[in-house]
Amino acid sequence: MEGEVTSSSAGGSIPAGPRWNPTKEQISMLENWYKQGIRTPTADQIQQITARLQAYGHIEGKNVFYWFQNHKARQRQKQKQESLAFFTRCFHKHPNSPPVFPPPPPPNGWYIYASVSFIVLGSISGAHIIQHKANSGSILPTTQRCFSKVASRRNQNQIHQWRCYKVQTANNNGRQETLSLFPLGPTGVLQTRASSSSSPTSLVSTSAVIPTADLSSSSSGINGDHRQPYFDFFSGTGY
Amino acid sequence: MEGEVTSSSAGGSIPAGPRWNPTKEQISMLENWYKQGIRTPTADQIQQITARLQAYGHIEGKNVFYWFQNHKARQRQKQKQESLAFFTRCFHKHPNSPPVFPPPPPPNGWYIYASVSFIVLGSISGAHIIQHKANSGSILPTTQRCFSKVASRRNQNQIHQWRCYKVQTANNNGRQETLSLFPLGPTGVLQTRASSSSSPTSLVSTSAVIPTADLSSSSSGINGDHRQPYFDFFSGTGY
DNA sequence: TCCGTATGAATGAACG
DNA sequence: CGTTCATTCATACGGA
Repeated sequence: MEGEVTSSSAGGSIPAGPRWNPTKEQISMLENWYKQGIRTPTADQIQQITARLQAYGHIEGKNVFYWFQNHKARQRQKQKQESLAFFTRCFHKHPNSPPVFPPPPPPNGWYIYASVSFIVLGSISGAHIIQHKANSGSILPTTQRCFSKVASRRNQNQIHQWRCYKVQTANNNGRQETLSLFPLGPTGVLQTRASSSSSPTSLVSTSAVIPTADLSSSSSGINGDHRQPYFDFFSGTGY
Repeated sequence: MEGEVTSSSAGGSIPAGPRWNPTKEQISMLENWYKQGIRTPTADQIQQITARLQAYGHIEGKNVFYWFQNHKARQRQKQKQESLAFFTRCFHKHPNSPPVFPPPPPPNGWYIYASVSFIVLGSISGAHIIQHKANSGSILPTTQRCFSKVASRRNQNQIHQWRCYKVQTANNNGRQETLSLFPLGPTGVLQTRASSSSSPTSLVSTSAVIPTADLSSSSSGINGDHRQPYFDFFSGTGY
């Protein structure tokens, strides 16, 4: 009853076009709207948009719906990858390339390199915090990272969030203190609905946030010229 | 402490079965039940259903639960889109195709083109009413339709409903009286539970209804060629 | 012609 | 219950 979509079989009259194939103009306009901040258009918006796009070729509401759905999701996932790659790079000893972070001027204490990720155009997602123990003059790739996925209690395996742990290195006993979750607030860019993102326990402001722009840009030119600043949450200084 | 749940740390992985992948038979049977009128099965029903479906493959109660939830929701949403599209189309100036409604032979007054939509397979949804100002001309089915979008207060921009206003025509001054909301009743097809849809004040019969069939068909085939100018219901302008 | 990637479509699973 | 997210399936497309 429902899956008429593929009705290939007998007909032959192509009841339902195989699949929408957006024209250049349509994509262009869609991206435009997306840039304007539209993420999950309401039924009306979908109609409006659909109507406008029909001027450039056949298109239905569902196409618009799916487009935004997919675009947002993929944007998000791309972002995730980028930031992940970013961090990976940060804490990876690249044989040939210099560390992303400047050779930390570390005395002896904890340094926290924090960077926000997933600031997906106005909606929060989360932040990552990575920690490193400074040892002597340089960062140890012997990372003391501390990521830990945390499944929300509600249902079996719900959404995960990253929890950061403080990890002792050198002279410690392996004890770890939990650092609070570190979520972000919306960037406010055309953000209509304040991102729901459950209010976390202790919320660290986004003050020290490294804007998405930097992250994303870093993705392409990461290695070259970009120097990502870091921010020390404790001392309140960065560089 | 808590993150352990999903990650079975030690041994194998298989944190949580990937996700239920319904077999053809299961889907078929579920759709069948759905067609029988089942929408939100009770705990018992879910068990019964689950039990039966287990004969065709692994399945849990929650799967059944989710299935109905999703199916119903998507059915409804699809319907919404279609009808919305329908109306949008109605008031679109089709370059090549005649308007759905007879060429508004507008005199000067308000014309109301009313049509019910969402008769979704036995469940109500609402009615649409569209409004047009007549300028000069002849008539239309004496009807004076008038549309007015009504966004439910619940959430910012949730579902909208159309409110119908009684509109004077010919010898009127353009005055309008509000007509009560115009919801529909279930078509009665295997309808188990009278559609919840808030009990409206005065219920107008579906007499003038345009069958769902028409609506859906319109989505793909209504206009041979596609090219539809956009119409802004609010500003009253299109392009 | 085969393959990898981009992306349209669908849908299970949840969230608020 | 409506909305949103994460995955997955399927197909269009471009390069080799």
